[in-house]
Amino acid sequence: MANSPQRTDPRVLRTRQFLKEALVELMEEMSIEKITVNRLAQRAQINRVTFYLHYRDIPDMLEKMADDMAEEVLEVVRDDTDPMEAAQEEKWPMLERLLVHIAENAKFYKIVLTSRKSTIFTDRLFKLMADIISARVESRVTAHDASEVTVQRDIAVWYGSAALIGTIIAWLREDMPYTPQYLARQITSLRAN
Amino acid sequence: MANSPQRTDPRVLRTRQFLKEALVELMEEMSIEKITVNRLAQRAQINRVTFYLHYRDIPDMLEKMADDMAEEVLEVVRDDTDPMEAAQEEKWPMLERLLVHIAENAKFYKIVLTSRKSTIFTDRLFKLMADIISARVESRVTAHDASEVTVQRDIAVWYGSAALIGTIIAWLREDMPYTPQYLARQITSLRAN
DNA sequence: GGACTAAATTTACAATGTGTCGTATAGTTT
DNA sequence: AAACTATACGACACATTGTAAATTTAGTCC
Repeated sequence: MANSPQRTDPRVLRTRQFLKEALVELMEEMSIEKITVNRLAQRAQINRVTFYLHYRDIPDMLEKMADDMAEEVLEVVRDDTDPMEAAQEEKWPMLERLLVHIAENAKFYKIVLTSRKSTIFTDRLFKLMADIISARVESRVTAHDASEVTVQRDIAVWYGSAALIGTIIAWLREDMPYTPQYLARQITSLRAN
Repeated sequence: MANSPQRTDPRVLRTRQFLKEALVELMEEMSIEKITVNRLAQRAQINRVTFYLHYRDIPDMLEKMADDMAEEVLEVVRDDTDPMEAAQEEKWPMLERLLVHIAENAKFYKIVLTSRKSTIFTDRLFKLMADIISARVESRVTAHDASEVTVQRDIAVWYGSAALIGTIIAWLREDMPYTPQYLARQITSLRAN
């Protein structure tokens, strides 16, 4: 959970742990705008004032939790093999490690990644696109004339990372109907272009 | 802007229009959790109590605005040509129409789609993935052995729609460095698998 | 174990926000 | 012009926020 080396006092760790657990609990029960410092402190069994000793406000706390998450993911994902070699295997083991890690902590990831805040607009668009793409995939006749347009690097990166994260989120929303291994293989073959 | 047929009173329309404009303005200036009914009414030049005559609270208002947006997008995107034929053209004109529409209303879409709420976690993951994919794309040696794994339909839909929306959001965040037409071509060639 | 230090609690307070009353005023419809 | 209805206004009880003491509790260090 990534503590600065100076932060050794068990009271601090305990309090923050309580707060984090309480926040995740509340995020499961209600949308984030309904979560108040009052409720949070009450659920965490700590005094309301104590909260302010650790975080400026709830958005600040969310940010720090996201930092911790990113640190952990980076640890899991950190590749020992260098990218040149990795690219040549079709397996992409990193992806599988990532999905396994998320599956192991599915409760946490599902809550924080699918929490309804103001992803409203994005969500709506996502649903629209899903319908449309679904219809398109349906009627695909493999019209491959391979015009081979050169693809802008940054566009490919936008496309690939959005696809990856969106797929993971959708997978979590559906309570992981596939194994991480299977999903990793599927994604790999989708992004084979 | 989607008014129920019964809603003809110009006062109602005016008030709602003021509220919507004020909300978008405030979303541009501050993160959503800082927007209060007080501030909103003040900015919209209406009485605070009047707000409650139209919406239950701010999340409710956001939801209704998202409904309106979805309706508009659907209008723009609605395809006259049937999907069977459309799939055979490599153009996918719908995508270009969508991007043009978004570009025309870029101010609105940029604000509502990139507003920092609690997309914190998703955003962090997005950045991580972008780095990783970037590195991978960098060192790609076109290791195509075309193992041709069958792809689950729903996974492909998740993947495709997330990629599309994420790309659009990233494009907006960067203030649209490419024309809608160019981006549409790029995306089409990316999702050519 | 005892002294020192840091964290947490407790109580209090002003400021702001929420949601809901009547009632008055203005604009709309027929 | 009369009937209708949305909006404005003032007021209310209540919750939340952020901060500031003073005090208690718990952990650290020797």
